[in-house]
Amino acid sequence: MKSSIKEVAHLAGVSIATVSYVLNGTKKVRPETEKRVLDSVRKLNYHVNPLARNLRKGESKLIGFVVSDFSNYFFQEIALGIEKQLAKSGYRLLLMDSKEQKETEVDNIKNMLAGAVDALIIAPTSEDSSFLRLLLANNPMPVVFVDRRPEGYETDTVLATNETGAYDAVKTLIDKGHTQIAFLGSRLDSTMQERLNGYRRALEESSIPVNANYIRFGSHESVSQRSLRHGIVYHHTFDLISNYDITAIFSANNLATVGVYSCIKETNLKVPQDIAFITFDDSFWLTMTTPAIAAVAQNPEEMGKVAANLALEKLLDSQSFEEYSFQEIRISTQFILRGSI
Amino acid sequence: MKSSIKEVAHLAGVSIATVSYVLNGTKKVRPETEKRVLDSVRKLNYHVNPLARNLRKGESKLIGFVVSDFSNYFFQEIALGIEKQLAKSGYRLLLMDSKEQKETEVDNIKNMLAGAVDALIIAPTSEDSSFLRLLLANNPMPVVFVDRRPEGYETDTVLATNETGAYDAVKTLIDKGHTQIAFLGSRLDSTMQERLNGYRRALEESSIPVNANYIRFGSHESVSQRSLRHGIVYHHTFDLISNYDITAIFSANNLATVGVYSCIKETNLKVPQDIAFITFDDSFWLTMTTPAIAAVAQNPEEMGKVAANLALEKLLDSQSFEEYSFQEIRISTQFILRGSI
DNA sequence: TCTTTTTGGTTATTCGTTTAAGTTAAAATT
DNA sequence: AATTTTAACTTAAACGAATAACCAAAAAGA
Repeated sequence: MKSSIKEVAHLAGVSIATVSYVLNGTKKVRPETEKRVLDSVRKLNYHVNPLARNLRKGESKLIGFVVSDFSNYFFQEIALGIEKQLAKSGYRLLLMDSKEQKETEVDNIKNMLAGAVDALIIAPTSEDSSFLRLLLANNPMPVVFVDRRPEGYETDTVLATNETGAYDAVKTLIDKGHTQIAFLGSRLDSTMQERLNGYRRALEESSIPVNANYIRFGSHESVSQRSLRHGIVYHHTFDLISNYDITAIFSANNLATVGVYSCIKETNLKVPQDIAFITFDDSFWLTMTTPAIAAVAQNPEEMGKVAANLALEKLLDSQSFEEYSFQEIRISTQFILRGSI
Repeated sequence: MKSSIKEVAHLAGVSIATVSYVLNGTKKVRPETEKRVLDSVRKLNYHVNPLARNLRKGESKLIGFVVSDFSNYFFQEIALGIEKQLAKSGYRLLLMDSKEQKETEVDNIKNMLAGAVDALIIAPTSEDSSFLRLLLANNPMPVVFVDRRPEGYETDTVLATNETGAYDAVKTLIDKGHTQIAFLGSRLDSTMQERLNGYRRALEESSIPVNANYIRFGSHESVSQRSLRHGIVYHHTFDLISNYDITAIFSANNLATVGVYSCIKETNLKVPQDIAFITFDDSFWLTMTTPAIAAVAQNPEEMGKVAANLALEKLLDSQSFEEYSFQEIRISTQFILRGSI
């Protein structure tokens, strides 16, 4: 069933080179000969073997995406964006999930580096990227980071405007008269730090003291959408609601939101009367709750697209230039007002 | 940077064959020689070129997944399951999204067939698989279908127990006293037909007449999680609520649920007092609504795992047997009682 | 001691392409 | 008519590994 170029050549009565030239249009061939070749191709149902082609050409037309937590819909949307963009350029997506585990991430990256991808997009499990620097050192492949910035490692990165987004959210709460605003995050990484900075700036600009008790994080270990429902964030929320005079909660990402909102629901607090609530990361389900939940929407699909573009761009550039400068691209967030504040 | 086996061999002072034998353990080598080779490997930071290896071995260690709609979280979970299972066996996932478009699906499948994957898992866009049969005819690659059965095409398929699941849901509604139960589906395909059969059986067993007006479907064209919120299903729901005496709605999949529930919310109907509501497909957000929404949970991750297993199994079998029998595996659904009924 | 077996390698072919470098006959130029 | 150019191919050498077939030296058996 799987026919090779050799058999096509034989059937058409030409050399394999001619078949290749016809198929790739890389050299002029007499129309008559071309027809014979094409007919043979059809008759044998021939398809090029990409392995052979890629081996020869030194490329695989494959882009790897090593994702920290593929069970999180935020990253699924990023993957969606990447796939969409790659498809347009004839590249394909090779996906590996690190399941928020560093060792798995290292394995995945090693696999990708050895594994014949032309470029690599990484949504890292943590900001500690010393091991990544080592791994990726003197590696000629374009590498793009998305969602989290690797510390001390110069490379292309696609991030949301975390600081501004958080600032917008908290500012809106303040404008509505809130001063006792809690910050709940799933865990403190570079991205979360930026959101915290936005939170701080909004408070400080309005001369509202920052209360360290109001700032809480979930575990630093592996977390998942599922386990968070009654996880550490849930308990922090419960503590804040029970023992502190907070009137509003800013949940700094979708993982935290699951914990925070589960708690708010179960304690039967009225939103926004008893407690105002706003979250980073939008999703369709935020309109299904009563009331609907206000959000700072990231655009993960766009982030994926941009990351893919960046990777492809570097791929083309790398032919001509050896050294290139690294970009940090920010995808802007969008404030979405809903009934929860 | 990218060193080949040749350079390793040269540095170690042996032939490339020896290097290969050491690396694969395919032949006995003197410990002393082995050490020299391994040292050279380390020194040159050598990694096998999978393209070359695969070309030679005639395999790619890649499994393709052509998914009908990757923006739907149901399929994202399937992908998750597939990836998990493949990772265990040293295979990797190549993902292509058909975006519910037949032409894209055909392109994707062609790409995969030509594209050096060892097996193919397909979540088809529609049940009309005549073109698939053609495409996959006399193709030696294992092909597994998931979520939808291709009509008139014999191959391995992984499906949920759709009939029973729907039956359970509707039976529960009947037991609660409902007789005017609507069936809302996103569109009528083989899977939806099975669910409709379950709905019918439950009604018939309780001698409740099946009212054709109560059975509605969304568009047959491409639909997405997003566009459905105010799409055709929404309008069907509105019509049913306004002009018919229904007391309960069974939403037959997650896409329909978005439309149905959006409508219920916006018309300010009390659930379950005014209208009881239950849906096929579970998701964490169903517990975030007020009240929480009862569901017939599929296990998409498990479906993905099983599909991956099936593909890998056939892959190994195909070495020894030329002809094998096709399996249809059903993953059982689970009824989850929540406040909406 | 002479033959046989085992050990530890090497050589050479193959996988299916692409492509640089040749080749030959026809067309164009002088 | 002799020479150069062009068109249309073909030949052969990669790409990087795996592996069957071969070989020399050492070990074992007789």
